[in-house]
Amino acid sequence: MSSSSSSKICFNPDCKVTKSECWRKGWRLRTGEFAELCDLCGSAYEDVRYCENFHSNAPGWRNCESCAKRVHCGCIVSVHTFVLLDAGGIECMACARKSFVMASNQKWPSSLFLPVPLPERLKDISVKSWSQITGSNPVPGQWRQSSNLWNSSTAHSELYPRMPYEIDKPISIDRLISGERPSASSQEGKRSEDPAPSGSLKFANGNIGIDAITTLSTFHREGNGDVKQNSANLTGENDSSDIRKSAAAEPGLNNSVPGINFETHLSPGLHISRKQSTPKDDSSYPLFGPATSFTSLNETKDKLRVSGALAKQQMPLPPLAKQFFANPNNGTDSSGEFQTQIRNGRPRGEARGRNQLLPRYWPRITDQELQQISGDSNSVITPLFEKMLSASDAGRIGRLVLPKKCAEAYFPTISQPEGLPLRVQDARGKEWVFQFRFWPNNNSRMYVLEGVTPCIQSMQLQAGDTVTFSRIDPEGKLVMGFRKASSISSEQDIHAHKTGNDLSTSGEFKPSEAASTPPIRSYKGGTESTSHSSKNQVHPTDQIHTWSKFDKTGCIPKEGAGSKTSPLPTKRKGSTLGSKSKRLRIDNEDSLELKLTWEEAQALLRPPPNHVPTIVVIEGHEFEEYEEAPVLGKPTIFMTDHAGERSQWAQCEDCFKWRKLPVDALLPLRWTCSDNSGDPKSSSCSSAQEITAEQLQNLLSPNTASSKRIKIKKEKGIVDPSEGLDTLANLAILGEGEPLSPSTQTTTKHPRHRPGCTCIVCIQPPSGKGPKHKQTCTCNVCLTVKRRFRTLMLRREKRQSEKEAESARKNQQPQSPEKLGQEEEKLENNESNGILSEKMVSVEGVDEEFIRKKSSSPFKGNIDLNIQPEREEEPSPVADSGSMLMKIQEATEQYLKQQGFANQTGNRESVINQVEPVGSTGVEDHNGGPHDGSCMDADMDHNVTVPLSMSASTSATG
DNA sequence: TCACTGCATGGCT
DNA sequence: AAGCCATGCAGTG
Repeated sequence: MSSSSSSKICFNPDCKVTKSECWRKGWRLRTGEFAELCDLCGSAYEDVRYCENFHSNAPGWRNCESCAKRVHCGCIVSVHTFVLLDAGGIECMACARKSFVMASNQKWPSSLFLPVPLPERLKDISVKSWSQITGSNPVPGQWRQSSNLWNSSTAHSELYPRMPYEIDKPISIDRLISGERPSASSQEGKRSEDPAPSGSLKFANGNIGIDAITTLSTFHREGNGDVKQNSANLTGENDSSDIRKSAAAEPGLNNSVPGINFETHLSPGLHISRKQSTPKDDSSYPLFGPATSFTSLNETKDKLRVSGALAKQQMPLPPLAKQFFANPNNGTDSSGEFQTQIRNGRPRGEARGRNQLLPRYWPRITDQELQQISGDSNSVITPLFEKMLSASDAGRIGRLVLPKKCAEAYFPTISQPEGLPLRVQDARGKEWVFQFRFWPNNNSRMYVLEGVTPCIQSMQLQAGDTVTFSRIDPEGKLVMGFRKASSISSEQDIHAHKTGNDLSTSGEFKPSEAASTPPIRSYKGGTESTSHSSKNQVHPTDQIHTWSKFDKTGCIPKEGAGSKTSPLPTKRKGSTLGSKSKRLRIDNEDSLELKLTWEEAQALLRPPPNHVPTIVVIEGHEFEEYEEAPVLGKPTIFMTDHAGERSQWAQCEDCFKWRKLPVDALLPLRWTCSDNSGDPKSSSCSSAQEITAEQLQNLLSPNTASSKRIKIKKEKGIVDPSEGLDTLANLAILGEGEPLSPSTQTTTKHPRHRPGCTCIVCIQPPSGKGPKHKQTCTCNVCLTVKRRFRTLMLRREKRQSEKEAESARKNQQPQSPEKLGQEEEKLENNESNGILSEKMVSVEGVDEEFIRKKSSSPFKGNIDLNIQPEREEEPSPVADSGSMLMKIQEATEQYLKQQGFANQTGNRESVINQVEPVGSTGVEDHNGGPHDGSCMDADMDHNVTVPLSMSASTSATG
């Protein structure tokens, strides 16, 4: 709740103090952040005195219809404090709470389940646009008050952004709801007696139906557990009748939810979820202003547009409230588990404490996506949740683990582990049927969708990509969309970027684009997809696809750019990219920084300044090795003119003009003309560019693909972490088995390499892939590899022995890892200070088997950036890979021991590491880390790991 | 031997 | 500390 900072300023414009003992979070801004208030203002806000204190003279004050208390209704702060009454007027939260009784008994549309078809009549349910509902209401933002029922009582959850429509931990709900919902698992035995079907449960879960939220209809539970609408719809003063009409027209609704057309309420839900993203400065009602869009739109498509415009901002959307599905067959359809579920409405999850979806499950769907889903219909899309695919999800097993709360909130209730077949429409309008089921798990449940493989493949999804679940109304269909984690070089991304979709969500529901972006993942011929499980077989339904071809394994063959885009095996990638990855705990955002291609990394790396390299000769080529980590520099272009004079060109970050620089200039990442002090005539962005467009074209064409891409990515802010890992891995991999024909390779892998350079770096294919070397290979590369491994091992052993000696000295207390790290640091420093001259130690037998061993190490090819962070002190561009160095060292040691090398090392003291730890020799870090981390599994065809340092490769003189 | 299924485990939130 | 959930793995066909 509070935080300390010296540079804060109270968000309250009437206060704006900069010093506060305690900073408090206020209301949520449209940016998703919270207004930061000084202690005083924050307290006022939390005590619902903010408006009283600061807006007393502002318009919008009204009196509670019940208690006559004066309530402000005219600002973002006040939206928490009142509800609108159907009959007009407002009610303060206290009163509203008193009159509030939870809704209940939501039924699922049978259309979701096989074999019950979607009743036509369902389609007759009118869907009122929010504008219709609220358009005449003079008070803006009326649809969001209901959340105040909970918000105000809980002073805003820290867990979730406090949007007015969101439901904080429903303390009051718990009280209000009769028939508290025990946990699912604990209720297994008494499901059938449970009087409160899913609707109420969901409500109790805090996944308050948008319906309830937006309309704030009040209900009372009748003796039979059903709920009746108790008071007027609060969303508008003249809309409830429409709703009722709709409901009345749908007899199926009457049994359980009299007078409530859930469908009708869903569309507001969508808009609610979008509304939050309204630009901050467009209204005096920042979040929920009169919503020009809202009040002016009468069609659902318009609503979608509205949503989209807001969605573009990529605000994390809060969990949409529990979606209430009208059950058109209620009371008439007695077939299938659906009815059973309805009758036996089992409690869904615990009502308290965990009643909201984790933010990572919040749907983030853009208008484009919504539009794609809705197509030309008047469907109303309600984003439900999303999930980043884990390796397991995207794997061949075909089981998509559903977040429990999501499953319980948005999917039909299931009482048996076998669950239900669930009809889901994909982004292209094709329908799939998954088995929605659960496994008992630790007195809980684990929900899964089974049989998703074909669908996931059809969407060309991988681990790390995100699937979104939405509901399309009035049909009540579940729609499964997707969002690619990355789509490098794809038009999708570019398009997404152009449309401001920073998260590259355009992968969703863009069949045409998908079709037009073959580089991402293209299908190859293969056997037609066949479901693995008869039980959970996916049945693309009739209209449904002839989905492309999958190979038998269910893996989408990758080729061309596709493989480049996703160089890692799905599983591995998933392991590293999954939101919950335990192997690589690195935020996507962080990992983005790693996203460089091999070439890009080459282009970016600069030898550390003021460091003299150690020259290593491999296959007749000299490489510079530096004791310090390389630095990340701005990618530049080297050019040799007709006179043979070399020059370096860089593009200003500000004006994008290209400037000529000395060949040896090292530029910071963000280099601008003003940094070009050495050349007064081009040290200003206003100066003309020295190079013509044509020249520039020539300059760029051969060698700047990476630069261009970098720029694109930079603009987009999107990079593919996997590619970065791959790149880093590739830095360490030299496939020498293949004839390293310089003529067939681009030979300017590094700006410091001359065209035609045949050094081991330049001849390395960017992919790092190449034929394997034989174990007995004695080429220089292999020898070097072996040598390096040998030194790795030696160093490790030396460390170990030193540690042992140290611990023997102080065998009083075991050393903490930090201590050990310090010791290692010391050692490394010593080593780097003096003993790095010994370079050549021959070790035999390190080969691909070693790599395999490494890859099967506990790290499983993933980068755990949390490992020994204290070791990563040097500001290295790839410092994060340091921990992996340790891993590789450990693995090396292990392997060598297994291979009997441990006893052959001898002469340890004389062979001091060429492999330096992070920060000591940036060089080696780049090798060990990523190699071990990301590519071992992915690039098993690399059999030779040449620990050529990154700086060596970047600074090799060729 | 392989694919699939269901459950168990344990890291992590 | 509870429990979610990613993943492993044994059992089965």
